[in-house]
Amino acid sequence: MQDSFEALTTVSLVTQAKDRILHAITIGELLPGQRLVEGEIAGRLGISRGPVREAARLLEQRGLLISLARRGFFVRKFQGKEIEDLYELRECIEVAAVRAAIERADDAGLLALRKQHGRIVASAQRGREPELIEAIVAFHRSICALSGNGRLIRLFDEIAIEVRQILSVLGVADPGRPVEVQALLLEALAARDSKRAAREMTRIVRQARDEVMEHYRKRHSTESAA
Amino acid sequence: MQDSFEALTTVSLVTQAKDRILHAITIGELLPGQRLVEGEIAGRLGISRGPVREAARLLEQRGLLISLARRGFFVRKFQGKEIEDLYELRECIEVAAVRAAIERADDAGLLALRKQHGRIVASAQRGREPELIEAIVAFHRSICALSGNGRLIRLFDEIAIEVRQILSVLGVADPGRPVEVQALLLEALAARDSKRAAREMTRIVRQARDEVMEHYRKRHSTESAA
DNA sequence: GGACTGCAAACTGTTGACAGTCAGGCTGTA
DNA sequence: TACAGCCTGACTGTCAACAGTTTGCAGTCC
Repeated sequence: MQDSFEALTTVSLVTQAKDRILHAITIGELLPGQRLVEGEIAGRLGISRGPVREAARLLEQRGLLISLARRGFFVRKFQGKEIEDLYELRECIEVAAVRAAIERADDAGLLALRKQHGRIVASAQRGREPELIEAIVAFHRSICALSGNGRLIRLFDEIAIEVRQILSVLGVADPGRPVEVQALLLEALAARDSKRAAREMTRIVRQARDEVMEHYRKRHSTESAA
Repeated sequence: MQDSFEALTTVSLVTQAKDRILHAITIGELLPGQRLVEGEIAGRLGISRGPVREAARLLEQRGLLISLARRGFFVRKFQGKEIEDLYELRECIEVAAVRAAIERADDAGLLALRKQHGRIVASAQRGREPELIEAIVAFHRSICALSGNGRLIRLFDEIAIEVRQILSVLGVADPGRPVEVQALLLEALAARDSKRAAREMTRIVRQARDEVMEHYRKRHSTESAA
């Protein structure tokens, strides 16, 4: 049932530019350290530099770009320490989210998680990596959403973008053996066992971190040798 | 020892404009719901609208401003739920920080906290409210800093700005009886008792939240009556 | 008197232009 | 050949202007 007169929307050029740049960063088309030439991007998008600059400023505040005076915007490079910090933050957010979810979510919400998990399993079986990653992210995001705390969700989304960027740059295809470990988390959630769920979540995030860090170290050692 | 030739810095107009707007929001000069007229601010700062817009975008990403299409930027209004969400986030950040600090910080770092706490006590005795709030924020920030996680610090800073804004708008002068409760936290930190410190931190944040929420409800009931 | 239309001022979204800065190649010199 | 200085093209930071939209107000009709 479409409302013939539902509100018109126009997406501002700033928003569109932001989404495009974000996408390019997420999929690794723009690599860490790479310079963003305002004029070139504006030209490719068919707009002027103003909106591009504003979009870049948004991403600067998110920490995805850094701006060097009179030299413009660059895609942020991350070092091992920053990846670890990010995962520590993620752990603290997601553990809080899972606790809150157990405390506040209704059964329907928890049931919906089962569906999400099914999608993870299906993607894993089909062996389609990008789909798998998206399914995992969606699963974790749903947990945050069940916390009912909009702030946690927003923060999770920011973190997820950075995680995806890191995975794509490092070429990590399979972050953790998710099917089994997330099944344990799911069980704890269904049982509304807060302590166990928190423990499982901690384990998941740390395992993901360790795996990513291993990739990072491997990559880093070969690069510094080259 | 000043280096005669330390690097020159020029603060971009964007940064300066951002700081000014931020300050105005923090001290409550710009009130929630108020519109930001680009031209007016640009005129007062003696610059053009471009940098003002970029500064506003930065603050939009932080959640302090919201932009409505073709209507410009407005200072965000917060509702009770959002305040509670914010404090829940703050709790989860600061508890993680205090745990990490105990795990990683050296004795010198923990000792420095004692000094910070002294400043809180002094401010409280002198009865200077804004100074007291700043001292408390500084104390909590130091704990985040001791976690060694840059991510947590950045996030704390963002949260602190919003907390200050809320306190100033609601006219909350004395968030918690800080001298005593923070002394307990300090003790637990000195003893490197992670569990106790986490418990005390939780208590502090929740108490602050409850107090702020009470102010909010009082304010809200009188306003809706008026 | 109340609701609706039409108008004018104010403001945003976007653009194009200009001045100043940066980076790299080139030239001349020792 | 090595190096210092110059020069040029490219790019950023900032501004002023224009088109289109919103908002408040005056006028008009029922």
